[in-house]
Amino acid sequence: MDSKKLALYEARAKIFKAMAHPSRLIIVDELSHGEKCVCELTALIGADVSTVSKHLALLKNAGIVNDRKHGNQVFYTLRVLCVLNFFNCVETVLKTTAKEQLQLLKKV
Amino acid sequence: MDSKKLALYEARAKIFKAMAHPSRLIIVDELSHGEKCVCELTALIGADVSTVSKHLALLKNAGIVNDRKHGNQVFYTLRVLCVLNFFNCVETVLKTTAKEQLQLLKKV
DNA sequence: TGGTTATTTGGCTAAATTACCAAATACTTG
DNA sequence: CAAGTATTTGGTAATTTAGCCAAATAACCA
Repeated sequence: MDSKKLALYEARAKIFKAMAHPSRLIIVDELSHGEKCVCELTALIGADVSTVSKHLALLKNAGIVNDRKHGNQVFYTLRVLCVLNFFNCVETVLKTTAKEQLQLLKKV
Repeated sequence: MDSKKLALYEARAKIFKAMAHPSRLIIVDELSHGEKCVCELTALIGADVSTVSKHLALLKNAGIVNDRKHGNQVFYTLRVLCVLNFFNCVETVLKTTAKEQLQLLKKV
């Protein structure tokens, strides 16, 4: 594994890392319905504004969202829509596990 | 955000977390070519066997890989193939960022 | 300008993650 | 059974992440 390839995997991992938190997944999900300001997302998540702001900064740094300042407020949008496809597969993983556990229980 | 919904987002986040490490992405990528034993994956990654074993345990716990013991060795396979689709979108994010930076440089 | 609202940043603490080594386990083979 | 190989598990130290509060910025409005 040369360092060039490793760097590529690190860049990829950074994007997964950005998605790897419940609050940030809630944000991505919410932004799929359109642009939202920090205040709306904060209300939805129910954490401190500063915490939500840091989650947003992280998503932005990973290239997943864009921000736009309008007067007092900052509005965030999804920058790359395909991240929404992630959810389908994640659901598949969860369902596969659930089915497997059901099978195990049937054998009891 | 009720606790039921939050639990779902946490379950999803767990899967992203499992993918959020370069070594684990290398593993997933390698397993797309078929079953591999711990020793092969360890050689590929170049970390301590115990470290790789823990990465594999984490992937298994997230429901992304399966393991199968054969004699002395343990072979791992992808359990849910759609995780490979993740890579396409991750590439899109990286390319979008690269293009944007190119645009910024052109303006200089 | 002075006060108010929205957002970000800095600082700190607690919790989670990662890596390695050493030891335990499991299986094979002589 | 003893020795050897493959893998997992336990323990520990270093690093990263997450959350909150307080303070700094930025933009609005009276």
